[in-house]
Amino acid sequence: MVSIRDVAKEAGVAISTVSKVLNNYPNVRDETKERVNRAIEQLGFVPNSIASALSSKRSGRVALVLDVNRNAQAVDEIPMQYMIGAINRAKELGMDIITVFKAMLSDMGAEEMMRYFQSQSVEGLIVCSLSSKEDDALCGLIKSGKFKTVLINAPGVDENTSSIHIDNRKAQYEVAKKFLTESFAMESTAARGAGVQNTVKRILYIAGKKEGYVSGERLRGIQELAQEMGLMLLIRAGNFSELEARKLTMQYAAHKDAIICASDLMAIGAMKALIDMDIYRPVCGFDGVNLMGYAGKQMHTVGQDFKRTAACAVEEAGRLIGGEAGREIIMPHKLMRIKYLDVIS
Amino acid sequence: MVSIRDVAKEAGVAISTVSKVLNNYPNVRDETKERVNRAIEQLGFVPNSIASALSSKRSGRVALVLDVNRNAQAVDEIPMQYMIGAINRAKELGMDIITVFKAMLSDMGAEEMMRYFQSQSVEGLIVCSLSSKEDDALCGLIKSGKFKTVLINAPGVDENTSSIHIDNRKAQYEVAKKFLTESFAMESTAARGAGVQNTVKRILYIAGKKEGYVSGERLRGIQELAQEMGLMLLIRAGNFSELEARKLTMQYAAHKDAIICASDLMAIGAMKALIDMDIYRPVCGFDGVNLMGYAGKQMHTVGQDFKRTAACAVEEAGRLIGGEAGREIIMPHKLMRIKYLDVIS
DNA sequence: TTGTATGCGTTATCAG
DNA sequence: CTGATAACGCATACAA
Repeated sequence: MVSIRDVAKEAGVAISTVSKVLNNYPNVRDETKERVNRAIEQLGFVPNSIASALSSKRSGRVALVLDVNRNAQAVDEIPMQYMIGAINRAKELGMDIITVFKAMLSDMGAEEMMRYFQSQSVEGLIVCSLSSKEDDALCGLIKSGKFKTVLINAPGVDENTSSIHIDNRKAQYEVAKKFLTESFAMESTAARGAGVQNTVKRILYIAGKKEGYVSGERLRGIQELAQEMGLMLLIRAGNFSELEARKLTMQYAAHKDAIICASDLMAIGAMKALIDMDIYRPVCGFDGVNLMGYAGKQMHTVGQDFKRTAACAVEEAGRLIGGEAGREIIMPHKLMRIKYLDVIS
Repeated sequence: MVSIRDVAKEAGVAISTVSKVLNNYPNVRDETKERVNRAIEQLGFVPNSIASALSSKRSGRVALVLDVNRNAQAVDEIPMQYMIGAINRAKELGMDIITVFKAMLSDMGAEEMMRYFQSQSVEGLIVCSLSSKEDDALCGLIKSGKFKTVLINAPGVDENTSSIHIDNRKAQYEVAKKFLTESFAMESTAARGAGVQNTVKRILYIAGKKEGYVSGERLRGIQELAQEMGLMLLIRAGNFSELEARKLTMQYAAHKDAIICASDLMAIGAMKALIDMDIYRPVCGFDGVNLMGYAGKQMHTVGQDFKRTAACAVEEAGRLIGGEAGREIIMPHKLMRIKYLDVIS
C-alpha cells in the first residue's frame, strides 16, 4: 500500500505538506501543490480514510435508520427510495453511510444502541419514521444529543436535531378535496348555497397509527376538509397496514360513499377489498408509490420525492455535524394519479 | 472517549492484555480476564473499530454492489431483499457492509473503481447480477483478485471468488413443466403414446438478456423441456424489462397457447398486456416476488429466498477474507404461486 | 501468563 | 509557506 509518506518522499516535501494539499489547506504554494499532486498521480496514491478518521476524530459517517417490513407490508418501496437517495448524495459529499434497520435496534436499550453506533464511529443519524411510543429507546438516544440527527417524517427540532417532511396536513387536505371534487363533482360549503347537488357525503377515513405524528397531521387535514365541505367522516386507524385497511373496508365500505386512506398501501388494500366485495367506491391514497400502478385502478394520491428527501437529509446531517443548529425543512408534494404504463416506461 | 488505555489502568494491567481479552486470545488467566471485563463494564468502554482496523489492517468491510432500477423497473424488491439479508447477517458476524449501486460505478474505469473501494477500506465485494458485457470494468476488477468477491447469480469461481445461485436451468425446466401440465393437463412425450390429447403447444418464451448467465441457464432449461414435451418454442429476449415483455406479448401472444417468462416482472408485463388485449393466455414467471400478488392473476413461478442467499454471501465473503478459497454454492428453489392475501398477511 | 515497545496512515500543532 | 513531531486507539511481535 502506498501511503502519504511515499508521496512525500517522491515529491520531496514533508508529510504534513502532503496532508495539507490533500485537504486543500490555504497556505501552500501552487508550485508545491503541483509537485505533490504529480507524485500522487504517479504513485496512484489513495488516502486511507480509516487513518484519516482516526487522526482527525471525524469519520463523516452517518447511519440511515430504516423501517422495513413493518405490518407485514408486501413491498418496501419507500425505504428503498430513501436508501438510493441517501447513498448517492453521500457519495457525492464524500460521506459514508451505513444502513441500519429498526428491527435490528428494537431489542436494544438506549445505552446499548449508543454503544453500537459509537463502535461504528457514527457521527450522525438519519431516522425515517420515528414513533414516540414504540421507539422509546431510540427517542431517548436522539434526545440525549449524543448524535446529530435528522428526522424524516417526525417532529422534534433542537440544537442537534433537524426535521424534514412534507406538509402532511395540507397535502391530505388538498388531495382529498381534489379527489372528492372530481369523484362527485362536489363543491365546498361556501358555494353550496346555489344548491345544485347537495347530498352529504359519507366518508370512511382509514388513518395511520394512533399517536403517530404523520398520522395526526393527515388526520387534521381531513378533518379540516370535512368541516369545510360538510362531510360525514368515519375515522378508523388502519395502522398503515394493507390487511387492516382491507378489513376496515369490508366492515364499513358498504354504507359509505368513498374511502380515503392515509397511505397508498392501505388504499390498495381497500381497493382490492372492494373488488372482492364486488362494489365500487372511489378510493384515495397517499404517498405516490409505484405499487399503485399495479393496483388495477388509478387512484388519487399525494406524490413525494423520497429520494430527494433522503438526499436533503444527508446534506442536513452534514450541516449538523459541521456544527450548525437543527432546523425544520418542508419538502414539496404534488397531487397525482399513478398509471401502470407510466410506472413501467 | 474512554479508551483501551483507561481500561488497562482501571484493571491494573497492560494495554496489550486488555487487547487480548477483547479479541479472546487464549493465553489469559481467567482471573485477569474477569478483572478486565469488570473494568470495561464499569467504564462503559466501547472498542473503537476504526483504530482496530487501522492497526490490524483488517476492516471486515464488505461492499454490497446492487443493481437498482435497471430497465426502468418499477419496484426494486429483489435488491431490497438482498440488502436486508446481507445487513442482518453482517451485523451478527460483526462485519461491516456498505451499499453501492452499480449506477454509481458505471462511469468508472477498473482503476478508479479499485481506488474507490480501497479508499473505503473494503476487503470484499458481494456483487448481485454481473453482466460480462456491460460491467467490464467491474469484471476486470474482480478478475484482478484485488478483492475477495462473492458473485450472486453470476459464474466465475477462482481462488478469491465464490459464486452463489440457484440451479436456474433446473428451476426453469421444473416450473415450466408444472405450469404446462396444470394449464393444459399435458403429459410428456414419453407418455403421449396413449394419445389422449395431443395438440402441440405453441409457447412464447420471453428470455432475459442475450449473453446473460442467468438468462442462458434458464433458456437451456426451457429448451430441454421443449424437446422433451415437443413444444413449439418462440424465443425472444425481453431484457428483464416489463415494458419489453408487454410489447413482445402484444406482438406474438395472439398466436401462442401460453407465455413463459424468465422473470416475474416480465410475466407481469405480459399479463397486463393480455388483459389490455382482452385475450387469455396462461403466463408463467420466475423469481417469486411479492409484486406478483398484485398482478391480478396468480401465476406459476419459482420462489427463491433472496435474504438467505445474501446472508450466505456475507458468510462466504467472510470465509474468503479469512483466506479460504472460492467455491460454488447452489441455493434451493421451490415452485409456487403467489396470492395477494398471502402477501399482505 | 503478562508487559513493553513499535507501528498502522493520517491530522494538527507549532516552531522555523 | 514548510517541516518536525506528537497524538489518535489499537494490535502484535517480542521480551520478561
